[in-house]
Amino acid sequence: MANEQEDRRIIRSKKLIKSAFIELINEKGFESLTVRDITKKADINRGTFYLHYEDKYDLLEQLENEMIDEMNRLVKEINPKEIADFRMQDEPLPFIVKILEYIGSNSLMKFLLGSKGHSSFQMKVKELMKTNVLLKRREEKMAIPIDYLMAYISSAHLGVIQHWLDGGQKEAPKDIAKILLEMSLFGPFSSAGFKER
Amino acid sequence: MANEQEDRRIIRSKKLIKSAFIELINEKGFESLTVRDITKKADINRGTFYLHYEDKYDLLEQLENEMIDEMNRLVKEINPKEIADFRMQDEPLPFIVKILEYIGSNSLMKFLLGSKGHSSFQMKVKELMKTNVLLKRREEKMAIPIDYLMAYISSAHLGVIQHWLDGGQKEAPKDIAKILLEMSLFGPFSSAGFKER
DNA sequence: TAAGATATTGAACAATATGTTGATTAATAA
DNA sequence: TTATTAATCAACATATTGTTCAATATCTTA
Repeated sequence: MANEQEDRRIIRSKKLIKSAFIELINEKGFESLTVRDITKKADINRGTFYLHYEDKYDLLEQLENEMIDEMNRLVKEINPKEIADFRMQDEPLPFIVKILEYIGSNSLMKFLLGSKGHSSFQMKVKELMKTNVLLKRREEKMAIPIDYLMAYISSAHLGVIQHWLDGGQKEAPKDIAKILLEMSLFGPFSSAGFKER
Repeated sequence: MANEQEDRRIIRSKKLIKSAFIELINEKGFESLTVRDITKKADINRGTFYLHYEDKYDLLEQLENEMIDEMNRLVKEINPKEIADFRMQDEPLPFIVKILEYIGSNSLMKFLLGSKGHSSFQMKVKELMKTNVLLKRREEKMAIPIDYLMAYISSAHLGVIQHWLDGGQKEAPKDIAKILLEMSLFGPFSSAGFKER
């Protein structure tokens, strides 16, 4: 009976490929990296690579999607109590903390979010942040289009994360989350004068 | 006597190469683009390309630097009166308007800032924005590190620009500048509680 | 545990891009 | 006009890519 479960050899090969890829991307970057490099480092036949991936772009995309999935999973399993604590004041946004911890512990994420990283992946991360930012209310002046507001916030947050990474993660995720929260409270997202479009 | 002025043939070749490159990058993207493609489109010998550029990465970088220089030039020639008008209220930040107009009229810029664009170029643009954002004062709560503040602002602005481009430049540069200004006024950058580091 | 299924290997292949060279031709500058 | 130098053309070695084949190794499951 055909099983969804993959053959152990496949799992092994993919794991070796991914590990080699992650090691190499931090050494050579993505562009100059070849399939030969990867399979040589992984110590497998080059043909095996093409058995599982179309090319290096396909491999990168699969890894990116796995990381996005993992981040979504992390966010979903946040304890409701944590969110309550946050709303009760002074606790950093638990969503941001989880994301920061994950990013900081994942070298591929760090590379892709960096200045030599991957634009389209950065977009995916921004998208993820957009759907998870908590908006607060306020009554205010001009009606800012909600989509521009979200673009503003998510980019700002990603920018702070990049700056944090560039500086070598000197601060704890919690401290960064506090900074983001602080800026949010005085920022436009604390507004309620939104304009739906 | 050796003149700094370049031979007209060199100027012509470089111009043909750049034009071909800009046309092609919007069709095929940067990665799949080859030197052959470029010289074929430019209708010059492939060897001529290597006479002026190391490879396609070198070409891209030179174009990027030229655009950054041009933006700096645009910003520098802003009339002092315009800035005064801005401070007098209700005029959008002239700096932002100039930048947006330039971006909107330059297809290479639009590509590089887009989701399939070039991370490191986006960093350069952020850097440019950092050095030109006008900070306003306020007295407030927590001391936010100035570098994080700048990272926050410049990324937010770039994110708004990207969103504007993604939407097909429906709004005029002036309107986007107004949105940015509005968000700034209620944002963290209207603060003065900075912490130098 | 044995048998059948299937993933991996190694070698070879054509096709393509790269970066360089040398001789020739054409355009430019003074 | 003439000396300089850029552009061209052809050719080259080198490297990567993506594919195929038969042989081998490993896994699944009955």
